[in-house]
Amino acid sequence: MRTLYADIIVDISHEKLDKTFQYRIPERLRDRLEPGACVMIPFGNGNRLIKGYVVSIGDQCQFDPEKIKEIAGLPEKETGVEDKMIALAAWIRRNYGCTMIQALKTVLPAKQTVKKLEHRQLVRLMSREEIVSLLGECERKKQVAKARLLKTLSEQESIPYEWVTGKLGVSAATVNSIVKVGAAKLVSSESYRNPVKVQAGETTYNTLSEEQQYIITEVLADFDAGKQQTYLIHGITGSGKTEVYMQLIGEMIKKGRQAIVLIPEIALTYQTLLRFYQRFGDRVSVMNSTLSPGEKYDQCERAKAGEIDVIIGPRSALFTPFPNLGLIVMDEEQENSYKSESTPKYHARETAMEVAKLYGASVVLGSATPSLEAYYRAGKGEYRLFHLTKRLTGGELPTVHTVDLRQELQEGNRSIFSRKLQELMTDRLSKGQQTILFLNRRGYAGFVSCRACGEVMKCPHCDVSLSEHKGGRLICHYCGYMQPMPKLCPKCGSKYILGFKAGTQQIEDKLKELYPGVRTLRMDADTTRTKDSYEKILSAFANGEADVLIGTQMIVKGHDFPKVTLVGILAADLSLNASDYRAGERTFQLLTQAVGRAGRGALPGEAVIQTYQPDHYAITCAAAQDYKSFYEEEILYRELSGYPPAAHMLAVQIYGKEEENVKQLAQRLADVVKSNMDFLQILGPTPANISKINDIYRYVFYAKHAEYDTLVAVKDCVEETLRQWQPRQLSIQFDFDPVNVL
DNA sequence: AGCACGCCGACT
DNA sequence: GTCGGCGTGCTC
Repeated sequence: MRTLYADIIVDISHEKLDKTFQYRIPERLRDRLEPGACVMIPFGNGNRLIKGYVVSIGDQCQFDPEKIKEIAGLPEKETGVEDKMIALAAWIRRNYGCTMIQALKTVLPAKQTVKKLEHRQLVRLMSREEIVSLLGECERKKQVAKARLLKTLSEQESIPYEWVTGKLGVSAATVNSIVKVGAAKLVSSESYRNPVKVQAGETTYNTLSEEQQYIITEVLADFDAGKQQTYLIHGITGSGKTEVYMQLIGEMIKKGRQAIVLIPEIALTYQTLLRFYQRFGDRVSVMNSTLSPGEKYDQCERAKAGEIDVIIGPRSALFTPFPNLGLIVMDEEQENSYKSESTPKYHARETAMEVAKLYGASVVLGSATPSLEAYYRAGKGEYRLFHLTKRLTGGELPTVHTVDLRQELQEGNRSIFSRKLQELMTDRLSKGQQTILFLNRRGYAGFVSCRACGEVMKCPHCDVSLSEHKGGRLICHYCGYMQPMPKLCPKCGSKYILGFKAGTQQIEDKLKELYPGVRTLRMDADTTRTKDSYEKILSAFANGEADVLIGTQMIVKGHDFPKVTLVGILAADLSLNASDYRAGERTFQLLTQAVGRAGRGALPGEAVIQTYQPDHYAITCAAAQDYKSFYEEEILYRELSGYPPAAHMLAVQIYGKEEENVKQLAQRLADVVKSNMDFLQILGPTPANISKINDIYRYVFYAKHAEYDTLVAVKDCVEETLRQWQPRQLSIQFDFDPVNVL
């Protein structure tokens, strides 16, 4: 039998040790170790025993065999939070396909970025006089480093550790000698920074509706009976989901458990935060992408130390190391940002369920327009479904008018605003009420094409169209490539080369032509470049500083504008034409949300949906605000064509610099999978949707099957094949139930 | 992070 | 020569 070796990551938080070390696996542990296992290993010159995690196992010895040591054994007892996170990393590795290191890094965040914060301090123990006398002694002995340190210590009570090693240039050895003498001690800093400062205001306990109360009672009853499961709350906008979350969280805290609240990246608004702060005070903390790594680390430490009970954040907040987690809330469950876009491409919904399983916690999903996945699972009894059907704020749902743009054109209206929309806008402007214009377009903003031959300007490094920016420059949004706007078409030489303009800028211009003096605000990727411009625009609009807000996707999320009584959706089917099986679902969700923006206050609202396909079910159902009918149509299509959630899909992406190599490897891998599992449906391989980024070619093939675990087996098969072939200069990524597919 | 090794000034 | 502090670099 051949000797096995394990790659182990050492459990010490330091940059220098952020790599793996290889150890021999002793006979007696042979069958008991797998990636993710925690082991004790002899480390360093003194062979002191430290904790490490197995990252991978193999029979190749990649190090001087003389020097390789043997794993000492397993740790005494499983220790707390850390082990749960390691188990989670192992689960992520298995189910989403990545290396153990990648999994560990997603799960144990900010481990190597400790250096920035005042983590440890050197605190003086003796009086100033004693220090000074010690200092004199050192000077006599010419102990310069020690003297430098003592001098500083005589001047101030404590020194941050980075000062000691950085500015003062004193090594750890010297610090230790001072500690040994008893002149000072090392103390871990206890002051954490709290990213948001709000005083807990008056606690307003809203009275709950019957529907709300029912959910809370049921979830808690299940929890107390030891039944921790997943719940889906389907609640229309304004039906009080947040209040349900808060009540549940409050009850969990009373039981000594903690809660994680997941929100889509973009929806982390000050308004939402404020509600939580007012309710739970400084027991709440926020995790978000604008926090520095140091601040993120602080949040984890605070959670571990039991100083907070609730954390609010995007999908990565799932990995907050609470000692006794009881509840995970996932608001706007259908949002795409819950799926990670980098390896491991995990989905927060499934991962939340796994986290909950590890802790014995409950999961509550909430949405006004649940994802097909969630509703499907609820239908199969995997989730328990609740409904919130009554709007608490403001009364009626808005009246919706659907306008057929083909007919509009036939009858001679060439404007981007239909006559109905113009009529209603004129009315709102005269009444001083506000309007939102929603442009439903994704991605392909402002591409430039030749009117004569149809050539589209593309990035020479990536397979995407360049977009036109101010000052006549063309920019690639993937790699940052930039070129001036060509004067002549590079293909046919025609001078009729123009940007295809359907951006918010154009709409604003047209609107100002139609209504001179109208006050407008624009919100899209261009106007929200800077950190808080998003908040600024929204609050300016909420304060009535403009009559019309024009924007893309981002304006339909979660903000309440009581004075908005009209929503215009300019081209509802733009997103319907995306060549993606989720196009219908996405369109329905966006339209439903957009329509829901109208009439949130006391005044009734109206919405106009302009479309070329007024009969498409995504549009008719959104107009009727009828989720159930939409779901039934859509799930039928998914079942017929074998798309998620009716079946599962795995995208295997192959990357490399040489197109031919990439293509061949993709083909060979697909063939291996096909011959090993002939019952599988394999699509491709084909060049990926965007077939080239930064001169790296990408090919992809898809495997489809009803059972998720079968696809995990496909992944394992591909990984195993790669281990045998060892292809150079090529890399592979897995994407389970991908969000963007052709 | 912690430990040894080797350099360099000071002192018997 | 030897002793001891102090920085440097390595840890499978």
